[in-house]
Amino acid sequence: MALRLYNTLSKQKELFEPVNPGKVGIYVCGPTVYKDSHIGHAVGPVIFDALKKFLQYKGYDVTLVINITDVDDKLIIEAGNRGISVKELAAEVSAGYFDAMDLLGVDSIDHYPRATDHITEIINMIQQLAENEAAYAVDGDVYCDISKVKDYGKLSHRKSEDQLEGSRQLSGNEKRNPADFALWKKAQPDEIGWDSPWGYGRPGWHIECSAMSMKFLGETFDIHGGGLDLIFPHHENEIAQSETATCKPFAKYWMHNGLTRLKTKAASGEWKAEKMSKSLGNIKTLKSLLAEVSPAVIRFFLLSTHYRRPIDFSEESIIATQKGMMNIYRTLERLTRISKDDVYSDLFQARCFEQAMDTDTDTDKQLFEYITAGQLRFLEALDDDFNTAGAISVLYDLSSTINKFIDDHQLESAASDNAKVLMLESGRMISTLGKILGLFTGPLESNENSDQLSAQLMDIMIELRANARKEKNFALADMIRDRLKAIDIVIEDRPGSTTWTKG
RNA sequence: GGCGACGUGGCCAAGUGGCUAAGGCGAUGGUUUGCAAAACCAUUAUUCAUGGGUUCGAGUCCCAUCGUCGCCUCCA
Repeated sequence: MALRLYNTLSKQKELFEPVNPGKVGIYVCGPTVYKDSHIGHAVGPVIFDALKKFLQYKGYDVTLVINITDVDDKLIIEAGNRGISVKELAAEVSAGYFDAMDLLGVDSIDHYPRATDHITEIINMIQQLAENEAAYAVDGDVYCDISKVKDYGKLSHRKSEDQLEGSRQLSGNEKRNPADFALWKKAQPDEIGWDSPWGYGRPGWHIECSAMSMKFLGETFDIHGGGLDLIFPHHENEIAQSETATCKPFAKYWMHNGLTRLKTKAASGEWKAEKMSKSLGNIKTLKSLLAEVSPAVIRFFLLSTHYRRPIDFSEESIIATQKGMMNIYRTLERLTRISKDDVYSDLFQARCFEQAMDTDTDTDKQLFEYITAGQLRFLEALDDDFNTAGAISVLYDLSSTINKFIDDHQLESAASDNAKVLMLESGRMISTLGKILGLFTGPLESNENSDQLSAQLMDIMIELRANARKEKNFALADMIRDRLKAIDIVIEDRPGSTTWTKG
């Protein structure tokens, strides 16, 4: 099985072959930390964290880097407005970002480099560009001369001369070419800045990504990712300055995720979806969302759409996703309940799974075949341009197949036998596959029964209700159930037992 | 004005040349249940924005039209 990825450079799916066999370097553009992050900022990290896990599953040694841009005009303005330093602002906003990443299960990032920690590398790179005669200084500012850049526009597939009409007039008229971009910006003495060969100033927008990606991943590396909106000018300029500085190819594969849109209902009743962006102000911050919805649901939601498509965010779709995801969790918990074993632990070796087939009845064989075919379908979907949506649909299939198996064999009430082992191993296939994407890694916290006192009280309630049912006092039994439901506790009667969940 | 993406059932969403168009949410009926819940079963797109074309064959390729969104300016 071979992974194919869509490469923005070639506009088609390409066979993935790392620059150095067995090793993969991934760089993803992270946030500019001047305001709280919104849901869109979670898309890249979640996708590339999942991609890294998948590549690791395939045996690659993966290094994943996400940068933090902590100095730029917007930070300076925002910090000024709030009367704090740029450093303080960046520290505050990035702390919130890291918290969110943590909650979302984005745990595979090897480095979160900050631009301000790499001023030396940035200055060195600008000097390299100057030596190659692709950079020029004008009164303390330094620009990249795109006329010296080979193949400028190869990523965004556009010619700069076509762009002028209808676009906003660019300010810096001291530039030789309107499309030249700043590598270094002159700063006022009271602003944040660093000394450089061109005077006191700060880095331009694109240069930090070039400098930092090369530092951690080498001059040529495998995958560069980010949102679609970064293709031009950010990534185009990264390529321009990087390749002109090193005279070597920069990133081999460019992966761009679709943008998150906020779906809202207008007064007229029409649905409307708009890109979520800090400048438009139609933001749902990660912080507020994570307070309302389980982070596991958000991760599942983001991976339920193919990464290149836009995600229309609405409360309805989150709720629908949550319900679907809970169905799978419910199956996994059902297996735990029946088997009294850990369904989230790793799948036994394939041989073990096959041993469960010893009885070799038809339905057992069918389940076994369906589960192993599902594994293949799951992995094939991911191999096809990392189609997480297709892969996740397999988990639903496996879940309902296992439920059907349990019903057919009446495993809920039957004594332990071979079928239960097969059932448990099948469930482990769901969590094993899920884990490749960072999903279904363990029981949902909300399903952990709260404190000990509540658990003991609930035991009493359930016992009282069981007695009432035994005496056919259904009015009392139903009253207990209804009253509990009113405080969000759901009672479910099963063969031989009654369970409760706080919902 | 230039460049690009997208338009699949009530909603979300896979599928990009070939059996009867995945899957989820929702809905309806059924099995089960004391009644529920959960689970399972059945039904829910003769059709993939529209109109042409290529092909033995198209949701899938080409052209046009309409619509939505994005980039060209800070943006994940």
